Amino acid sequence: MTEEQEVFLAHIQKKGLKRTAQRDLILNVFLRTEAHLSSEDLYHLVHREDPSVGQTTVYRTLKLLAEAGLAREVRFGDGLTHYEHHYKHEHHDHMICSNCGKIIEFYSAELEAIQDAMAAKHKFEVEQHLLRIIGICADCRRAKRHEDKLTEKSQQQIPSPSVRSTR
Amino acid sequence: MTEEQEVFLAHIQKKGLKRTAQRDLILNVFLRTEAHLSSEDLYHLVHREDPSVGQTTVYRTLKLLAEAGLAREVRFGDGLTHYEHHYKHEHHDHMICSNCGKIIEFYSAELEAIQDAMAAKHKFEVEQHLLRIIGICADCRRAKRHEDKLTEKSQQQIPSPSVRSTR
DNA sequence: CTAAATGCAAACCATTTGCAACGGA
DNA sequence: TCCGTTGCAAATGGTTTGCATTTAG
Repeated sequence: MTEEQEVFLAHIQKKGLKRTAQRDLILNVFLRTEAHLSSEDLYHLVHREDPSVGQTTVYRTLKLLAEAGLAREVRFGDGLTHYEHHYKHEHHDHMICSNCGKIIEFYSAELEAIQDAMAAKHKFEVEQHLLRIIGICADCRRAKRHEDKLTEKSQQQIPSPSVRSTR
Repeated sequence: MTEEQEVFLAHIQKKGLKRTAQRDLILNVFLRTEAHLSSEDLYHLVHREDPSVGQTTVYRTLKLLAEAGLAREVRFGDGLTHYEHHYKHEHHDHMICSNCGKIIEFYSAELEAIQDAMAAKHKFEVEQHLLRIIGICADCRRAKRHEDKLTEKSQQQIPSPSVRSTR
């Protein structure tokens, strides 16, 4: 039994809820991934291991994991809700590649300090903050430079797996 | 004719589009407000002045305004698309009061500099960034302090006009 | 035995799209 | 006239909810 599973159980018991096979499976699949999965992505992964688990249960369990402090809901602005590991993970921000959808986590203490200072200046009590830098990652920049050398005209748009233009 | 109207006309003509009464009205209503209106909010304002204008037209025109550089789409994570004035407005970030929905704009050059430095460190080419600080604004903190003094138990949740818990 | 959990289908809801009628240039 | 525009209604798509059935404690 991992530490996360214990946290989940404790939360479940404290709230008078029940432990079920579906919840165990969903938690395990979630723990197994390090990506910023959307609810739907996770549903597909879970569904692959047990097709009898419904979409609804995955959505509901993800909310439960967030409540238990194991997962954190992240909205990247693509219309989907993503979840990332939260238990014993320090706060961090994200850079999102608009070309390939890759997500880079980073942290800067100065950044945090300045944010807090700005909030204090406005007598604003911070509950949470979210910083998102959108652009082109190193790999895609390299690829693009290379591509530019080969052809000057043909410009292909690689569809990103997770970040969509609209919803 | 304001500067913004000229920019809009220029954009329309450059793209071979047409000037219509609806588009003029929507632009004017938009310019008249300084808030971070959601598409729906703006639709209601427009609809009040001319009930014959359809929802679709408002949505489409807002996108047009964004294209023309007059408006900027902002996603606050409440599931709605908001638009703010963009023409000759410098970049800024937002603090959002989770209690009353108020939005405070702020700017910090150091914040920008550190973000750029972090991006450079990861060889990441910045296209845009978004910083959102969520918490309790000065007014609501004051109100809450006052309320706490009066009653220790009754805690009312003032529904915020724009920021919703779920979508 | 009882309340919680599940999963299906239907509901939601902001936004988008198809399409026939309309209207600038 | 020609092509963009409009507005209705229907579609979209992620997420939520109602409800009858199942299941953990």
